[in-house]
Parts: sequence; C-alpha cells; structure tokens
Amino acid sequence: MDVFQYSFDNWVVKIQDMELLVRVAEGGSMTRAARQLGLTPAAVSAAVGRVEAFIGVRLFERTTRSIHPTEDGFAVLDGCRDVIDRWHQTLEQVQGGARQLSGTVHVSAPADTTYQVLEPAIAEVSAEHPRLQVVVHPSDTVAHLHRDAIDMAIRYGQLPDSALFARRLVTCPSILVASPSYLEEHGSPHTPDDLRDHRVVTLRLSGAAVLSWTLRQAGGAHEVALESPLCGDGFLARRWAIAGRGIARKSLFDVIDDLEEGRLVRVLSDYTSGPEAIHAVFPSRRYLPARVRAVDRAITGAIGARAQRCHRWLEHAAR
Amino acid sequence: MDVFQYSFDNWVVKIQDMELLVRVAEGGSMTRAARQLGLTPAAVSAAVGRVEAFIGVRLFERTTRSIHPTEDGFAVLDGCRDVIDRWHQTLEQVQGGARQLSGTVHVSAPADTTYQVLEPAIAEVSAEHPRLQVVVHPSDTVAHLHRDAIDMAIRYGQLPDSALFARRLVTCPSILVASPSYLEEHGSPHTPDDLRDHRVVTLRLSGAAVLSWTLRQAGGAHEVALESPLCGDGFLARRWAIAGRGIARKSLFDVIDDLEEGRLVRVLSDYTSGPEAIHAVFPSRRYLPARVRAVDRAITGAIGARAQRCHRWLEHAAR
DNA sequence: TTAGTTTACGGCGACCGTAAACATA
DNA sequence: TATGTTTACGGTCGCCGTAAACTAA
Repeated sequence: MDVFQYSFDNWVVKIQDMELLVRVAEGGSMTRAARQLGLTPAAVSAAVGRVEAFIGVRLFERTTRSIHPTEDGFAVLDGCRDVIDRWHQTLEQVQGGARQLSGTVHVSAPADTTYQVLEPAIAEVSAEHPRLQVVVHPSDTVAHLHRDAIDMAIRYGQLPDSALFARRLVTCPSILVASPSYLEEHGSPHTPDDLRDHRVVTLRLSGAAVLSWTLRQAGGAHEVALESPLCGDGFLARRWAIAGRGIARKSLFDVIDDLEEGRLVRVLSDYTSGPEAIHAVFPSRRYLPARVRAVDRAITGAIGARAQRCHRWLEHAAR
Repeated sequence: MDVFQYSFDNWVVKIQDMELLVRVAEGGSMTRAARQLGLTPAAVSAAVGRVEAFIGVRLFERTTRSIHPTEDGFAVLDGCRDVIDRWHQTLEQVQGGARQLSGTVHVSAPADTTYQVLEPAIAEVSAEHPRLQVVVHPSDTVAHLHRDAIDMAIRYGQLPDSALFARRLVTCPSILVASPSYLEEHGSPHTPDDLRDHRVVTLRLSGAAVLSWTLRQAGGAHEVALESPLCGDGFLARRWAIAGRGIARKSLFDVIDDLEEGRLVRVLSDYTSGPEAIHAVFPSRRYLPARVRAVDRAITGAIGARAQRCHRWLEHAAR
C-alpha cells in the first residue's frame, strides 16, 4: 500500500476527494461511485484510503458487500458537503456572468411523464445551453436519489418520508380511461362493480403489481379487486389503453393529450381518486446549482402549463 | 505558460490552493506568501495563475510592486476562507481525540511582555504539545496581523479600529518607575514639573519616539514634554530604568516583578495613567483552531495571574 | 461462485525548485 | 536600479488504469 510513502507535510485534500467521499457514502458502494465519477474502483479505493490516512481516522466500515460511514465518517462527510456547497456557490457567483451553463443534471421521473412532458422541456433547455448535459432516469421509485446521484425527480401522489426536499407543483386527479374502440366493443361500465366484466391494464410499481383500485365519489369509496391480463409501467398502460386492450387508471395529467384528441375516453366519470399532488423532489442540499435550477424551471413550467390544460378539461367535462 | 496544457476535466482546486490565495491576498504579496508557506515565489505565481485559469476569472490585479484582489477575487477569497474554516473545523472535530496538538501558532506581543509573561506560558504549552510550534513575533504594532499571518497578538491600551477581533483581558495602569540607585543619586521628583530635572527613558513605538507623558491625578492631567537621552522598546526602557539610567513610564503589568523585588521603585505615586486595558487580538475568523485556543488559554491565564499580583500590589501600596 | 474491495505495478503529468527574463517605481 | 512577478525547464512523485489477489455472502 503506497499510501505510507506520502510525505504528509505537503499533503492536501482536494475538493474532488470530498466529492468522491460523498458519492461513496451516498451510493453506498465504491464501485457505484467509481461508475458515477468515471473512475475505476481501484482509484476510488485508493482515494478513500488516502484521505483516511491523511486524517488519521477510518471513515468507512467495509464488509466485502457493503460500505457505510463510521461515526467520524459522518462528521467528515457533513464537512465535505458543506465545503462542496460553499465552493460551488463561490464558483457560480464568479462565473455567473458566463451564462453558458455546463455540467450534467440527472433527472428522474415516471416513464410516461418523461416521454410526454419532460422530453420537450429538456430539449428546450438543452438547446439553450449546448454544454449542459441532461441525463434522464425513467424510474417509478423515489428512494434512490442520493444513491444514484439524481439531482431532481418528479413524483406523483403521496411521498414516503425521507431526508429529501420536495416542492409541490400541481394537483391532478387520477381517472379511468379506455379507447373508443374498446368501449364500442365491450360497452361502458356504469358502476365500479361493472369493472369485473372488463379487461383492465394495471401498473407495476416498485415490484409489486397493483391488485386493486380505490374509486371515490360523493357517496364514498369503492375498493375494486382487479385481475389484470396486462401489467406494465405507466407508459405501457397508456399505450395499451389507447390500443383498446382494456381500461386503465391513469393520472389525468398523463392522458390529457389523449383525451383532448379523442384517443381515450373517460369512463366512470363520477369516480375519481381525489386530487393527487405532483412533486419535484431534490436531494437535501442547501445549495442548488444553476444548471439544476435551469432544468427545474423548464420542467416546472411545462408541468404547470399541462396542469392548466387538465383543469380546463375538467371544467369543460363537468358541463 | 504551461497552464494551458492542463486537461481541465480532471481539474480540481485543493484546500492548499485556497490557503495560498488567502495568504497572497492578506499578505498583499506573492513573495511574502511564498516565505510564509515555505514555497518559492515562482510556485506561488504558478498556483495563482493555475486557479485563475481554472475558474476562468482574474483574481488579482498585479502591478510589479503590489497585488490586490479584483472584485471577483474578493468573492472567491470569501469562499476560500469559509471553505478553509469549515474544513479545519471538520478535521479538528474528528481528530480531537488525539489531544496531541500540532502545527504552528504565530504570536505577536510587545517585546517586554513577550520575555516576561509569554515566554514561560508558551514554554508550558509547548511542553504539553511537543509537535506544536509557537513562533513569537515581538512587535509593538498591531496593524499587520493579516499580512504577517499572526494568529494571536497581545496589545496594550487603546486599539485602532480594524477588522480584527479583540478580547479585553485585564486592566492595569501605567506608572513611573526608577531604580533605588538612581533615586539615591538624583533624588525623587515630587511634582510632574520636577521631571525636567531628571533623565527619562522613553519608548519608540511604531517609528515615532514618545515626546510627552500625560500624568493624571484626582486634580486633573499634566502633560509633560520630554527630552530623552535613551529611547528604545519597552524591554530596553525597563532594563535601563533598572540600571539606573533614568525614570521610565511603564505599565505596572511589566514592572510588577521589579517592584516586588525592589529593583524598581514607583515615583510620583499620586499620578497614574488611569486604567489601561490589555487585549488579546485575533484575525477575524469565524473559527479558531485548537492549537491557537491552547496558546490563548496559556497566555491568558498567565496574564490574569500577573494582573492579580498588580492589583494586590496597588492595594498594598495604597495603605 | 459472485460481486465487491484491495494490492501491485507501470506510466503520465501536475507541481515544485532553480534560474533567468521581465516590468514598474 | 531594486524589487517583485513571470517564464522556462528539469525532476520528482502523486494518482490513475490495468490486472490480479483477496474476502465474505
């Protein structure tokens, strides 16, 4: 181990080393951190060992399969995060004049939302800042923002408790939809119980498939058990519904285009999920880089505009 | 200029670079910073240029004789100071268990105080922490704490306005003293005007010699013009007074040993300067390293103990 | 085995010191 | 001319990648 050849007098810790430590800790793995940083696991291991040797304190407990910070490690990581934040803030303050944003922003959102809403918004911000790279991670789970170094995520509905920071963007109910062709062939359900005689397409969120829908109206809530021949992510569920494969339960937000253009029709209109929130979620950092703020602006704007169309559609349908 | 060979992708800024920038700014000179850091001016120049190239912003305006931060430079330096503080704080928090202090502490104090008070206190703290180096800068001016990278200074009397942080330690009046042998030969003065017939030894503070003394008593203040054959720093003035070369005006704090042991005798006892404060002065940093706090404790303790002896002596003399 | 961490080693290049050139008061 | 900054250049060593060894699940 060549760490002990170092002459400690000249020794320094680099901002890059601190970012590496944070990525190792938040990723929970040196190998994952190496992938994220574009390094080899060997380099990451050496860097961690180097910093540990310099500070004279063990920062991570390692087992062959996992790695987690020691008590001292947490203290150092807190310091590293503060230092990184302050330094990036300083750089941005000084380089701010150069309005050309650069770097990489990782965004996570449900697949369907990504394709319909984020993609155009991101294309726009990307055209404005050619040196900015936006990496999209379609995913239905919010749990891994830190581990996967996601800068921003879009999430529907209730958020699990976590150390993340969330901002509510809009609210939009979920509704049941089917294609005109399907309804022509199978007829429309008029009560929740009618759904038993219909084909339904359901989501598979975070592993487990959805086995029941809860439908609400003024009178109360109906729990409907489901037996679904088709089961996939939100994007596929919508595609299948459009293709006439069955009745789907989707956020109005995702199907507003299809409703406006007649590809889908709402069924059981008296029943909704009640308003469901859409949130922007961020890893809990004090300081949000300009490049993330730019992407945030674009996405938030697109979502706001789309939500307005949803509310107009609801008013129109009520008449 | 080899800066432009660097592949900016791998680029990082080190904590050491930030400390270098701060030292250049506070020292107002690359060469001075180089001396303080144990580097060559060439290395400092290269490091500054390197960081400037990395950030893409000029941090210092240079003329061949002076160097001062640009507007962006001030912003970056603020960031650097914050980062350095936070990082050192982190290190200390984690390394605190190892009670072995190390590093260097630069202390500035008037020469006489250094020899009589600081030296024993520092010897003690130095014995406790063998890897700690204390560098003493005897100096009568407080203006250059930042420029000369002084960690702590002891100052008498009124402090000039500055961006420094001062803590008042004790108060102690200045008095007039002479040796018994001198008084035997020349007699004691009984009024301030009598001083015209005596030899006096005066201080030379910050260049200009002291040309008059202000003596206060219940009735009012006397300004006495001086013509001094001997003029030096506080230590020399005391030595000369002990050697019978004349009457000196010293802080009681500096001559308490000599009074107690009879080497000096107070003259014109009805007149004092009124209470004069002794301050500990620090460069204005949010965070004071443990090594500085340790030296501070030792010096402050020694000064406090000595001041108590002064007050006891005053009470005793009043009887 | 498998999937991760650590060690060994070779090579590139960052950064320092030396020394000389350069630029103003 | 004197003093501080910058450039040029050679050498050292920090740090990365490759590849193999190691270790617990």
